[in-house]
Amino acid sequence: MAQNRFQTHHGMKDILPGESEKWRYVEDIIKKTAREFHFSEIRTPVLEQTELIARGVGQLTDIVSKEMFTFERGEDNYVLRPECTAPVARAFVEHHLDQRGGVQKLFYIGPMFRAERPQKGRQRQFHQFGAELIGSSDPIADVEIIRFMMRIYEKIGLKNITLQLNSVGNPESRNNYREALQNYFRPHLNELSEVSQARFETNPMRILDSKEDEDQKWVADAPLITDYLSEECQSHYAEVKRLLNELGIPYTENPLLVRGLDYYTRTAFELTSTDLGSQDALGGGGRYDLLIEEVGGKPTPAVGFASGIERLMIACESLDIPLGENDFPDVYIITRGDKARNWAVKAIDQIRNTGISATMDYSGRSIKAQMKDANRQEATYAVIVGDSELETGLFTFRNMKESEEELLPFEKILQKLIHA
RNA sequence: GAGCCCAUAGCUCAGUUGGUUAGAGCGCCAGGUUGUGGCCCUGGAGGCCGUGGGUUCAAUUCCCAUUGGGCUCCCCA
Repeated sequence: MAQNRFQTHHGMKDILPGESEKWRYVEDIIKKTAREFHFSEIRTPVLEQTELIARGVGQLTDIVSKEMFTFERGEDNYVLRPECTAPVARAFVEHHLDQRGGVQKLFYIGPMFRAERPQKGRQRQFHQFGAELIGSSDPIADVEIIRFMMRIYEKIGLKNITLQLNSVGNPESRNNYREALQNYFRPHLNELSEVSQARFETNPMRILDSKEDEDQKWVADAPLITDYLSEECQSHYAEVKRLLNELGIPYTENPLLVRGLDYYTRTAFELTSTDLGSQDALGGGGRYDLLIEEVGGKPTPAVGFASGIERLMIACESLDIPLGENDFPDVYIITRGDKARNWAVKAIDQIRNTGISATMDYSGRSIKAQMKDANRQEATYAVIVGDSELETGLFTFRNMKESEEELLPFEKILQKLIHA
């Protein structure tokens, strides 16, 4: 197209009418479900201090090491948030939410930013909803988070989803495991992929979720975290599974599930779908008992999840699951002449004040053109106003679907609309 | 960071042994119906054929580069 046209940045999309209705529908379900689970909304800024994300998410993660949008201004470092758990943890500490007593149950919806190569199911600005339950180490909290997440997908009507579950243990369990992994991989070190070799020292657990073929044969027989969990971690994990069983929430244990963020402890889970293509994760989460302390708070256990809205929509689309309905006006007011337009400008408010949606022509076009417009917008009713209507006080009230119309006083029309 | 594919009207796409005014369907606007939509008919607007360069008498068509888009690997939402 023309060369100097402005356009969105790479990997960022406009959500236009036709699409935006779906977003509203999905967001309504999320907010409604949050009320049912009694989670309160938290809205944090899109910009955070770079150091918060680096510390919270972890220096060695892909997100921090290569995917952050950052910039400086004066003395300050800014980053477009790549995820929302660290920001929520920051807000929790900054505003002393622990002083409000009990646990904090928070949910959020909003844009996140990662500087990756866009592809199907991956954009540079994407949208997540998620929840954090801060202040409890009880397995019930883990399960509460999982079922909150699952309940939303259930309401949307999404099938073909799998909940994968694992426990990555506490630091003690993980240190033991880390050692065992290094001992296991050390003899094969130069047979591993380049990435895995790099991770051998820094984070050997990440070797486990490598998809490189040369790694797979060694990963297959690697020691499992499950065998290195401390007693407390084991019983915590067992209780999470017991509760899920009791609630009839199906899951698949995956001892190789590690997740790419550093803050997870104990419970880790991921929700995948076969209807997504190569980016198959709908959402994921887990327990992060050390994060609050890491960002400057008192030691506080917490658990949460995050889900991608775009991916949810892609999965729904490939399953032909409708996401809400189009937004049609109830009434379209058609006018002829300046007096009629003047009348309509006032009358339309009376209609709207009853909660009925109403629109009209804004460019003084012919009745025919206005009818076409009403039809195109799929208005349920049309009210036609001209000089004769203004004189008699009887207005043409047309049912667009039935193609029937009658002459009625405006009050009567209002009544009909309200009871339609 | 690496690989593959694509680029003509608002949308979906035709369009070569390179040839003069670049097409269709849908959509949009208007008329047929001077106060009435959906069907039908007629007309109209809308493209420097992504950009730059090269080959040629001649390039939307061939070559190169570049930009943008899509998909894939890695990893994640």
